[in-house]
Amino acid sequence: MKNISPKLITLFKENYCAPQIAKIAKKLKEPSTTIHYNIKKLEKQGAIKTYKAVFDYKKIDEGFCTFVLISLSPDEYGNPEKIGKELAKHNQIESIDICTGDWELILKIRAKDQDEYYNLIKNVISRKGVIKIKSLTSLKQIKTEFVEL
Amino acid sequence: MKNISPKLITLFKENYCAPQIAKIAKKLKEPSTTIHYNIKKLEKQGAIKTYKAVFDYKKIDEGFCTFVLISLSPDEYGNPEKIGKELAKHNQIESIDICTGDWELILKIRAKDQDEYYNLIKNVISRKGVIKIKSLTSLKQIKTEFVEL
DNA sequence: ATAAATAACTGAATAATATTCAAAAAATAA
DNA sequence: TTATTTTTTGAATATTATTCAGTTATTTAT
Repeated sequence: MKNISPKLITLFKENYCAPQIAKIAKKLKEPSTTIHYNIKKLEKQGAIKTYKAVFDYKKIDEGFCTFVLISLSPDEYGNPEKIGKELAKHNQIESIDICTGDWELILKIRAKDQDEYYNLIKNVISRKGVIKIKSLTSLKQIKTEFVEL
Repeated sequence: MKNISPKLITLFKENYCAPQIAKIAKKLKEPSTTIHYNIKKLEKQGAIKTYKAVFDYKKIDEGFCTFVLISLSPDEYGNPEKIGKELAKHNQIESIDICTGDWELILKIRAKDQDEYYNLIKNVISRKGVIKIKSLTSLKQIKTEFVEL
């Protein structure tokens, strides 16, 4: 057994998908070459970043989902991007936003379980510059990435 | 001019994409039929929900991104799913989670600008059962949907 | 208003890719 | 061990994406 599924999941998280031009052409009742032309235009403009898969995360061992609100210390306050970009490297972090309001950073994290989540908080999130953390664990996901579950 | 782009964006937000089997086969150095088989298995299991595009949202007139934290009144408290599912209908709402902690619901919203966002809050989010709302506007998105921007 | 230049659209031909099928190999259950 | 199910795979076929060249539409410049 080659156990290809985990590799596929890794690839599909951000890539290795493509538009279905023929299906779109049928749906919109336009020539497929016209659809092709318009899609390429969106890609060249950078409006489309990539094509990817959306998962039922419970079924791929990423069922523990949490929002993490972070306050930064005054010395890191002016440079949240640096911390954000370092955190972005971790593949358990779905999204990172620099925000207004009571917290400078909002993360959405997908871990296997509470243990994995705890390790991430301990080893990655809690670091120099992070002075306050508030966690909101998702009990049920109704919609993700514009997709209803 | 047929103005096909907005239609493409709508379709790509949740659908009309497909895996690139040949590319994956090359990358993983496996026969494409084996890749095909394994992908179909993930789809049948429901592990893969769909294939979609990820956008540079500023470039598709959805540059105003906000997290909305919602508290529910005691009478709606026991049934956040009902409200959540109604909200899910709106295509400006990227994600909806039912959470533990100080807020029962967390929404991620993508609107064109502050005006459109305000109308959404006024007409859709503020409703019977919602007693407290806290908004955190994203100033900069470092990572979305597992994709670094 | 007209001409020139650019952008958008499209059919036909080709290249690339996904899918089906049947057979073999591997893993699992009895 | 044997039987059953799952996974892998090559060859053939069906489907789809891409290229290209010509047309039409739109925008810009005169």
